[in-house]
Amino acid sequence: MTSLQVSSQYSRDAVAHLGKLIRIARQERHMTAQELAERAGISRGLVQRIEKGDLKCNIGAVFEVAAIVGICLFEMDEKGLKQHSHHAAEKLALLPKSVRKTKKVLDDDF
Amino acid sequence: MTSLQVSSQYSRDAVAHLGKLIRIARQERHMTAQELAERAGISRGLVQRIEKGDLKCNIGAVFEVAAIVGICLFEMDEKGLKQHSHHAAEKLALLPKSVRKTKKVLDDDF
DNA sequence: GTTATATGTTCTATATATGAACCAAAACTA
DNA sequence: TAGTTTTGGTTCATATATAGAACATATAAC
Repeated sequence: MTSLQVSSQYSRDAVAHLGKLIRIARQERHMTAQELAERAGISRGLVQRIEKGDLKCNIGAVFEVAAIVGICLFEMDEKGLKQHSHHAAEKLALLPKSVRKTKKVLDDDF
Repeated sequence: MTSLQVSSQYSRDAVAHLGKLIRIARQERHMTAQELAERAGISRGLVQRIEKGDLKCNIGAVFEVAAIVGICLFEMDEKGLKQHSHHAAEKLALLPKSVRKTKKVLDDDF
């Protein structure tokens, strides 16, 4: 086990960036970390780790905190999110249920 | 303990939506869940939970998987992410270091 | 049709994320 | 200045997320 947990620079930057946005939004709303934690139903320590950009936080807590301070993920409101999600489901329905390799091991080497 | 883990409808929808996007992007790239898992350095089971919209997945894994299949969080490239993050840092520097309640316990009751 | 592969779904062991209770330093207020 | 509050950084106990395997089902290729 002992997962290596290698992560790309991009995803690390993205998580760190989201953390900074959350902290800024929280400060702008004059909310303490404790208040935000209580509203999200999590501990203050977790809020701190989220704002610091800790990769090992559960995404539910991160998104919840972000939503509370007014950060719209996907830049969509709730209704638009549902609609777009429905569209995604339709798109998914058109795709093959499972991915299959062409099985032709080497046919692009000519 | 036993965290209630109450989450808003919005954040649940957002996570579920992101999961669908990941699955669609993966299928479109003809990538199996196993391949995606190996590239992200996680297990296939975790990939499935991410695609299903499980709130209890660590955000590092989710963002890493999303990045691999080409989903740009915040709709920014890596460079723009760094820049915007830097801008966020500047904005943060201007804000007060700590949030303080007005301390007037009840002055809005007249 | 058959075969091979991907996905879905359980289960268990274990690494670890989380909450709680600290303390210390920073920062805001009077 | 002192006094209050927020924040940051520990440590520790424990709930739990994760990996891994094993199996069944579904699906695509042949």
